[in-house]
Amino acid sequence: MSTTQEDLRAIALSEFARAGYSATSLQHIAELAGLSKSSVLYHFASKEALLAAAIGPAIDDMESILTNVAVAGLFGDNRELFLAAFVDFLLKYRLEVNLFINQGPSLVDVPVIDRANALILTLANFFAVNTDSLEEKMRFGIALGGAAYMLCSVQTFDLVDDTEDETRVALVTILSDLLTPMNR
Amino acid sequence: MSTTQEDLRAIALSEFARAGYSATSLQHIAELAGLSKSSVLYHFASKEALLAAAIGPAIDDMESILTNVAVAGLFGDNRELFLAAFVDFLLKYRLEVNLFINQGPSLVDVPVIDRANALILTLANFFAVNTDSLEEKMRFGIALGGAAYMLCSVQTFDLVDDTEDETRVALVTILSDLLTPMNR
DNA sequence: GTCTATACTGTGATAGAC
DNA sequence: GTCTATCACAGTATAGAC
Repeated sequence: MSTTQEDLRAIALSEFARAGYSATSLQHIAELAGLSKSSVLYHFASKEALLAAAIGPAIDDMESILTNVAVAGLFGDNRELFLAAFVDFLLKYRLEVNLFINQGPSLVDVPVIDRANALILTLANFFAVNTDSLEEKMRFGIALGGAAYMLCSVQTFDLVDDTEDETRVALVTILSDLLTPMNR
Repeated sequence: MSTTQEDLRAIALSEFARAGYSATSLQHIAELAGLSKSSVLYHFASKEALLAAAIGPAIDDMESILTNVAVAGLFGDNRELFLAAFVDFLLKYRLEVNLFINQGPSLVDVPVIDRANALILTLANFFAVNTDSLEEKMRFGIALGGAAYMLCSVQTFDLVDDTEDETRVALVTILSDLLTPMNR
């Protein structure tokens, strides 16, 4: 069964990611849900609360992934485990990641987005701390940012449907390649 | 000398990229320029016209880069030339690229954005045509998308200031690495 | 070329009936 | 839990004075 709350959350997530948070009106969300604006605001106190509900679960999961990294580190087998978890995360939360990477910077003052930004900073530091080389840092940025961007945001290469397993494997391979020079 | 038009274009570009097109009001742009809303609309007939003026030059340049690719191809030295031009493009039009990659999909109905989307599709096809391998395609996507994303959109790794030359060299190296397997 | 004043629409949000 | 009615406000855009 799907509750009205869950429906609204899904609709809002989809529209926020597709058209943008500020370009999506409560009116439009209400229409898609077959409700009135007021009914939407009964379930979620504000538009911001709807945004928080939309991306909250993804942020929670990312937080637990990074907690693992903080405990286990990023070397050897642990890096492979992290990459697998990271790729799974991207595939599971495509809309949320899309919303965040595209609109995160412009939604700085929203609390739930700030949490996410802090997590990204944490992740960046895990990698940056291991090298002083500009090229290495850029390699990490391109790898993780590029993977997230291509997988969650770009429809140009429509690689993803039907071949999710293949996508997953290929992505882990590429990221592993890109990040391996760290140990040279 | 800087004309009022140029000022407005620069302010609009910066705000559209930072806060988002739909989140940026003409009122705000007018305030930053020290003008009234109406004066802004005297120089640019509409908000959309301002957007078109903001990213138009970048689109023109990208178009000429891709025309070169169409003529010269992407193999051997030509690929190096393309990568150098691409990286220079990203560095020159950081705000425009930021605006486009983050908000392009949500501004589909705006004519000037459609032109840009068509160009990206062209670029994707240049690479996609050379391989059937999913992994290869993803490699290209991550390389070009990741480079654009990291360089123009991410402030997390603040690699860019003061070291633009180093950034340029490192970026070409990484992209060359990532795209080389095409010839294996 | 810039302004004030205005028109019109749409926004997020609240109050209160059912 | 959903609705209608309403609010206060911000949005783009136009008209016309200077």
